[in-house]
Amino acid sequence: MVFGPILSNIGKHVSLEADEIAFFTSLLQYREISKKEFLLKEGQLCRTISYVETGALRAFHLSPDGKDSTIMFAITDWWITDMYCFVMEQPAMQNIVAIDDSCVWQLKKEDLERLYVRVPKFERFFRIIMQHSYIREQLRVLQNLSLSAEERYDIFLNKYPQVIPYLSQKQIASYLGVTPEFLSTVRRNKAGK
Amino acid sequence: MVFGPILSNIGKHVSLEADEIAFFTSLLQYREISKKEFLLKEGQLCRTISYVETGALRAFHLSPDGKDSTIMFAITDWWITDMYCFVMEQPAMQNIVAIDDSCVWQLKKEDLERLYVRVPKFERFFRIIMQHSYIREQLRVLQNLSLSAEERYDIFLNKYPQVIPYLSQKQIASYLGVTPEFLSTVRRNKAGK
DNA sequence: CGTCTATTTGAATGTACTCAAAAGCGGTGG
DNA sequence: CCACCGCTTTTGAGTACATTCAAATAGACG
Repeated sequence: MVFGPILSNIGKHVSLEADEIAFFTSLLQYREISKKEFLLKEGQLCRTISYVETGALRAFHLSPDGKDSTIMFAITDWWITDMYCFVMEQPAMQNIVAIDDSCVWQLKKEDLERLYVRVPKFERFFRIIMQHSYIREQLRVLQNLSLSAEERYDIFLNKYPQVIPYLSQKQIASYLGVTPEFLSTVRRNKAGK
Repeated sequence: MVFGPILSNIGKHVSLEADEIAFFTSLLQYREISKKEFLLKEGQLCRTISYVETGALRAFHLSPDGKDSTIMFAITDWWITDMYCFVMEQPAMQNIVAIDDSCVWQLKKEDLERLYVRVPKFERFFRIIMQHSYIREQLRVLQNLSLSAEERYDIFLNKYPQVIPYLSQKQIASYLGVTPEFLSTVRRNKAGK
């Protein structure tokens, strides 16, 4: 059943009736993205939210001086969008790129709004998803404020082991907020322990 | 009308009927907190979410080595809780303290769950609140990754001007993730510009 | 195989921290 | 009302963490 993974993701938090499933799935658009292809580029409008069925994506921001900062990674069974742009209907601050061949289900903003009205369980579902996202980001802020690069690196490895296989050290460095060169010396120092 | 401020806060995102208002307000508990008093201490369970009617609060974390990191400030018309602890029912990682005499309306977790069931509009309301909180934290992560302390300081001053009157530089430093001494030299350098 | 990018290494630099001391400021009690 | 106490802020010297730049090495991919 093609909708299996996304429905089971939603089933973690709400139970849908057959007609609700039918309506929901009728709104979904399937999309395949090959490695290095962009789902969103800075400056565009971000009209969709995506559920990652397989593969891996990276959301990042480029500073005017060219510095690359990774906002999040999303692998199988995660949701991803530029939430600011999606909600506020402003030009995107983020780029979203596939870091491996990926398959996603996309939901357009206007369809999501219709879905909220017709199936209020989705308000609950996304309330819970947003709550978890908020908690996750708040924890990351706290770690960025209070921990050293080495500690953040250790935590990242332990917290997201499924993501590591997709990532270069450069990308991990960009997530941690350090240069690739410095992450390299952090690893060298750790190895000597 | 005592419930005016909190109802108008909710009215920004959903419209309530008279009976819904009656049920909602019956769940609220009023609480006055004097300056320096704690609403939550690390290690406790965080059973409530609070709407700040007047005053100002600060949520912070203390590292084992004593380092103070400010997670958020909340002033009039903001909501605050240790969301991780509130949702996961784990011991709090945060302290929440009044930085001015404050009045809050508190909602217990079990009452909020009842409210979600009886008045699903509150799922929508908190979905929107959580969405905004997520966006805010994600932006803060990005700024911590990509900007210098001076840039973060400027942005903070511009973004939360209403909060500044309540804050010492030490508290601002703790929010920015720098030492008070360093914030002082940042300010000195800016003054010379 | 060759090219392109990632990773490592090292030297020089810069940003932010620690520690210590002085100055400023606010609140409290005599 | 003023003096004192405690806390915040400033300042400076020395240090540590992280960056920049450059070059060498290693890996990935067509």
